[in-house]
Amino acid sequence: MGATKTEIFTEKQNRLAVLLKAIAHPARIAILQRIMIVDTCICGDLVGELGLAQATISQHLKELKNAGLIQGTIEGASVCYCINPSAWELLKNELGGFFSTYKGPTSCC
Amino acid sequence: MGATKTEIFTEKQNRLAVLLKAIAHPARIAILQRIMIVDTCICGDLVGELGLAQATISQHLKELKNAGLIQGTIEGASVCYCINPSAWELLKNELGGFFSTYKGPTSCC
DNA sequence: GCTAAATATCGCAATATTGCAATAACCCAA
DNA sequence: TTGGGTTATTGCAATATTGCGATATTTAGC
Repeated sequence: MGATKTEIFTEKQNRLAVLLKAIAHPARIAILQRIMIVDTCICGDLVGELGLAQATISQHLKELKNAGLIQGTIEGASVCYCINPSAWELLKNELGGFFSTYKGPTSCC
Repeated sequence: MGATKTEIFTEKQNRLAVLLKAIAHPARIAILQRIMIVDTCICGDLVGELGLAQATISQHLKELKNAGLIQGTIEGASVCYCINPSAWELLKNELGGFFSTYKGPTSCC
């Protein structure tokens, strides 16, 4: 006990939960926003822009990469991170389906 | 150390992270889906349908309620839970804005 | 080779989350 | 008011997450 019981839920539910958990942190939200806005790829400029240590930023980037949401290509001494278009589209669509399941308020509440 | 440094980020980033964290668990995804599909409100039927203990379900419902995503009204001996329309709309819109910041793949990656 | 700069990884401490049994609180009916 | 059903809370153990200093690793340039 203490770990999520993934075996109880569907593949789809678990996958969506993993992707959402990757986004559900203000630092990772900020990182993703930065990557999206600066349409040319950025590297470790994040360390200067957010107020977090280099090791912490690197770990957040790793988690985003593990979730498949971003990809990094080595660019000389630094690494260039950017959005993974297919994963981004996938999450966007899954979320769209999830939210559109709700058909407005019902009578009882 | 060990706690999220919320003071570094904007109000908006923190709020979005809190809402996403509330959804980023397969059990809570399943609960929300159930509440949305059964358009008449359900109560503790969840305990029978998901394979989790009653205490665990109650706690997940509490977290969703704390995040403001659902609301519960007492209906005799049981409690009727349903989506909070305004919070749902708010999260949907914030997420829409977040995802639409991405303008497609760039040249470098 | 060596050095400097950029990232990644390791190891640790602090905190948060998950899940459940046990128990409490609550409501309705008889 | 007593009993049975429903939900909430408490207390605990197991695990996960967050953040950072220290240390590797990698690369470019010399």
